[in-house]
Amino acid sequence: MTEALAEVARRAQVRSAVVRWFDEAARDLPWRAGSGKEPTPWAILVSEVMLQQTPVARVEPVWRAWLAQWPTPAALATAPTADVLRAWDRLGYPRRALRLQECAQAIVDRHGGGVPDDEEQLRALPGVGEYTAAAVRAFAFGRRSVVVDTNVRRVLARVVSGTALPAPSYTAAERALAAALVPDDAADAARWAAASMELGALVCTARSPECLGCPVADLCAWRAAGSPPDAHAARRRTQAWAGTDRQARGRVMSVLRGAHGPVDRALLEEVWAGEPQLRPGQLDRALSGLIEDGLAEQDEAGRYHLPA
DNA sequence: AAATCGGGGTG
DNA sequence: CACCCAGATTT
Repeated sequence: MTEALAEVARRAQVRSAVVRWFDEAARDLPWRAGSGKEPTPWAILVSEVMLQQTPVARVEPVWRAWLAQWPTPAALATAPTADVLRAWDRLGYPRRALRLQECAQAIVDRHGGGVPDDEEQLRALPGVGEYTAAAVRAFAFGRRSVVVDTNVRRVLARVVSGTALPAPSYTAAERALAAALVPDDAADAARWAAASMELGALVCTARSPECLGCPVADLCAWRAAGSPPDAHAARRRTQAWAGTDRQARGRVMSVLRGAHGPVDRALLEEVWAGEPQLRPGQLDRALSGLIEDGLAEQDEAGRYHLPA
């Protein structure tokens, strides 16, 4: 029993130390409350979708231009999809742009144009999963929620569990641990969410954590264990990029974005000829896949273009 | 649980 | 050149 109580006290210390650090060290990100102009819930939702697997630095300029052009769900809902995909530019995973527009349409249809604060309703929106729903509730509405992104997973893995990195896939045990750490008070919970993410992004980083500047270094189970290496290192292997179908799709999309009208297949074949790592067969797979996904269309003349 | 889906900055 | 980034969706 006393051991369990000691752990409870230790976790409370972790939370307060991280939040105090955050008060000093937080980045001034434009989608955060208190950074000048107050972001709307929609602006925050847009930032969360853009930040799915895409670093802050690359999102920021696109987010600004995006909200200047489409400040509300209603505005995005009626925009030409080709414009939406061009504005998405090279953030990657362009299906997210498609879903974000569908999300805007759903918000207009189901919620009168306002972002809902209910978890079920948020998760029912296209492109909104467990993380994004929790983040929007916390950051846009100040609601208590369990916000677990890649940063939080890593911070908890180190500080609490004592491992270098979390397991490759998100486990129920991790979710339970994260939930147990969330403060009872809603405002405290939202602050903890932002602070724990920020610690992972700035200090407790994947590559070379700066433990010297860490507010919880003396409470960290991983440090206490001597900072052992990642146990799953052998199983992690990033997908190759050069010559993959993924690169092929991306290349086609970049051509369609750059062309302000339908594109002849001959033009795409020229591009292919100029990039030896792309095999001829990949062009057809990329085109049919993109059409399948609603990211491209073909006109009567057989030319390709972004969806209207 | 595993596969798929971009793209670029960085050590 | 491998690794990582405020994940979601489908199989």
